[in-house]
Amino acid sequence: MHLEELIEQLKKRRKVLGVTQELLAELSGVGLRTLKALESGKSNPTFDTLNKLSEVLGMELRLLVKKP
Amino acid sequence: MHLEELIEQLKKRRKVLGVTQELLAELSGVGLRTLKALESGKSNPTFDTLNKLSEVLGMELRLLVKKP
DNA sequence: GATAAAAGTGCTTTATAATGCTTTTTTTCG
DNA sequence: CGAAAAAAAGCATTATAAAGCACTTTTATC
Repeated sequence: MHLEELIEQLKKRRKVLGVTQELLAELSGVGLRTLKALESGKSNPTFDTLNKLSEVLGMELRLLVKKP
Repeated sequence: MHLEELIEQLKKRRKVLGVTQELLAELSGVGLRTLKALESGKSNPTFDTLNKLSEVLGMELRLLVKKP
């Protein structure tokens, strides 16, 4: 999964839920600045940051073995 | 998914494949030091690092909407 | 139990993720 | 179109991920 893909998924999900960056930042405990940087493709987020955001958005990261 | 869980999956997969940390580091382009820190639970890895390792291990990160 | 290979640790440097605050640009909506 | 809200960007600081190298501990194998 490319980072751009992941970003798109997060943004899309946030919008589906009708949540602003500001609210998501608050609810997740991720700094607003960090969220903005992430969503605008200006960072290489840490697992922790992605996890916090996923949680609030009702999503989860999974590591899967690729099927051939 | 907790970080510990992800770490376990990566380690397990690496061992199933019979690959050493050193080789995995080389093949993935991740520094050996970084891989060691990750596997011993001493870091909060970036998406990029996880992606590089997953790729070599025939795995992939996925972001899924949680089913209720 | 010795030996060798692999994994983990200490130390250091460099790059950058995360953070907050303020200002600018874009989007949304009446 | 104009106003308000949301998102993006500039600027600066702090914390830490990533990296390499050398050394120690653990594990596997004989």
